[in-house]
Amino acid sequence: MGTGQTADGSVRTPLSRDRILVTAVAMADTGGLDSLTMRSIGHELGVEAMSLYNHVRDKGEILAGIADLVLSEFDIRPPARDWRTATRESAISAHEALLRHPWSCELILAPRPPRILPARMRWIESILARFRAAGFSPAAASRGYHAIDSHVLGFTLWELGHRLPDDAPPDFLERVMRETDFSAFPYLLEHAAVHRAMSEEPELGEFEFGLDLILEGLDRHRTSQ
Amino acid sequence: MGTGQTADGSVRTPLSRDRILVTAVAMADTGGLDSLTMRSIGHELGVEAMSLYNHVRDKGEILAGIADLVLSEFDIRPPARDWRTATRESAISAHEALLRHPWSCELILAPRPPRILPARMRWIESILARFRAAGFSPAAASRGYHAIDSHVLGFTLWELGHRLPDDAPPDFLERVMRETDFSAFPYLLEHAAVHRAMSEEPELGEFEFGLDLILEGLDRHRTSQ
DNA sequence: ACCTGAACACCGTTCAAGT
DNA sequence: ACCTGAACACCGTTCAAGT
Repeated sequence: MGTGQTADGSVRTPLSRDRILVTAVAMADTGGLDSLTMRSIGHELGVEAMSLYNHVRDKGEILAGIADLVLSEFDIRPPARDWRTATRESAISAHEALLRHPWSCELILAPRPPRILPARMRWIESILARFRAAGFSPAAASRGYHAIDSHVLGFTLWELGHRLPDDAPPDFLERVMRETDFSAFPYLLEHAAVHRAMSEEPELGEFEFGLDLILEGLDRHRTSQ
Repeated sequence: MGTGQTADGSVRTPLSRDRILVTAVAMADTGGLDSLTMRSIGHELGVEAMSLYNHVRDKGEILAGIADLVLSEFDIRPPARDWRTATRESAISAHEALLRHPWSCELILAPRPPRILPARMRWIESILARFRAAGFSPAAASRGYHAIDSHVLGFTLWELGHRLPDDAPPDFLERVMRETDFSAFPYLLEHAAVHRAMSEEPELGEFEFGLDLILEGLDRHRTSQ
């Protein structure tokens, strides 16, 4: 250690902002945001926590950086048939990227402190540009962006909150269903049954359902100022 | 201290789970979630941090408790004209409650670890019951609940993320606009102009706009299974 | 220029000891 | 039964010291 070599004698790859961020993304993917500490990131890189401060200002910059990495996975240039198809495909690619990194929605939606993320700007610009090119007024394009962006980020976070954690025991759901008193909640019980039935024969995703409601609505309101 | 009296000699109100939660809500309202530490909550109550553990299992129970307090502010029994009006009013009351406690969306949407909140069950049940009473199939009611609930929580969190923090300097927005290079983002610049124009003559809220898109969509899909 | 040991001011939580 | 002092195992971060 401190000799430029790792314990096994191999030459150590020099630390860099990029290596820190890529490592942090991988760690968050497997262990969640809580597993990211300056010490644990350093350890993963074979380095002490304090070395990280030579490449990033503070932990907040790492969190902003990995959020931006996920945002840069959004497909902002889908085959640009009509605006509706293009927007739909773009939103779906964003949804998939967010699901690949389940910790990222929270970071993008509730950044502390707020930061301007370059990949986020490019994504928003692409949505606005598509609406404007399709003839939407500036105000209509703005509302369209709000609706699409909030659905992509908000619905995905909502969806993830209803997922079972990866480390949940296999009988977790059954136990909750058995231990919860549903006598005052008949429709909640029915709702659970719907979910069980759906998981056997998966149909149109819920994300797409909401997305299509928005797209239909935007199409209908497109002309009316 | 430790004598059952506060420093000024007045008799101290005994600690209780309720007092802890109500105090924590007030603290989060003024200082945000980050201002909630076991020590700071204890201090606010004139007690040491360790005393809290006589009334709650851990900090997670406090966070779940204050989230449930906010959820219990949702109006689940609005005047029940038709389903669409009732759902709309109920969603708007939920939106307002979440805005009163800007820290709460995050807690409800991304709970760590996930917990079953009683007030959340009551709220979901009320949505489902209303859809079913209006003739929605179980599957359609489930999808309706997903769309409404994810919009209420997801959009509000999204909206709050675009709000300026209360402690932002008055020229914050101007400085960001001046320092950011918009040359590659013409439509983002136009979007900012739309926002400026809108803040002068406020119109229909963005939350209601998305809500109405969903309600219209649900109405249209109501019959189709 | 980059990395580190030691230290600081915090966290949540436990537990034996007090009343 | 309820509260507390002291302690433990953590955090993020700073800084002088090393190479």
